[in-house]
Amino acid sequence: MLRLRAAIERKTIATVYTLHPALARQLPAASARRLRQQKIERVERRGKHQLIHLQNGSVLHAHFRMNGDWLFSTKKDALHRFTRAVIELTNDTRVELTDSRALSSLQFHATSEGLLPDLAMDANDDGFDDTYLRNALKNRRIAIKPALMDQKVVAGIGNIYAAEALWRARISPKAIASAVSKARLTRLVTAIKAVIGDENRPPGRYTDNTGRGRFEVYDKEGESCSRCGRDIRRIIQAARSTYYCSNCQRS
DNA sequence: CGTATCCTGACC
DNA sequence: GGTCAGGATACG
Repeated sequence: MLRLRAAIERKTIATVYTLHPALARQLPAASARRLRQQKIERVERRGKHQLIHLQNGSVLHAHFRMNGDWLFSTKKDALHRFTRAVIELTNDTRVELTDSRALSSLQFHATSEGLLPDLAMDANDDGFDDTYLRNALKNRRIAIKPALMDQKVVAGIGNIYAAEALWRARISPKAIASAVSKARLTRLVTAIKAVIGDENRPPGRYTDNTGRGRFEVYDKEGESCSRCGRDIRRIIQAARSTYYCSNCQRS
């Protein structure tokens, strides 16, 4: 995101094109053409959404879903195997949207009106604190983990970060959201900010240099909790895997 | 609330 | 050759 901003803000788009039918459906050639010669005024992040604002008021809206990422290259480089869409600037910069599963979205909007769904405050926002979270959860009689993933409660937290933050805060993913104590929510907010702040990590998104996952609980079913040594469990919540330590994460 | 859909690499 | 994972959306 910051890299994207540095690479493209105040630059001019030469061309945008897609390389996969799923992306072509989102951004038809006729829409992509409307981006040509547009100057990029600013890149905005809202939760997991990225909005590339053009000089004429139109917007290129990107969302990575699970596997998407930007890859920065130059026009002479070969395209990456999983490149699904390409943004080329009038300088030598090329930005590739890579996504092995092609579930990312990239859409053109003629104006910035009503292109985003209802989103709560960003987890990154300074205003995101225990008071905010307590209020956002007060009527949510569902488990805390799916509640945290609800972008109308707080924006920017997905399956992995929700599990990791709950582990750090020692809160059971099954705890009823509205019933979690203020003290625990204070811990949770700190944990969320820490987990999200870890984001400046190189190599892969889900693996470190050794190819191992670098999470405490995510995708670690059967492994030992680094805090207490007990086995990490996997359950399904809202049709998503939840990983947690049933010993040190309590309701 | 629950479940299906999209898409494909990775793994069995 | 089959199954699974995942965010957002849509629907029962």
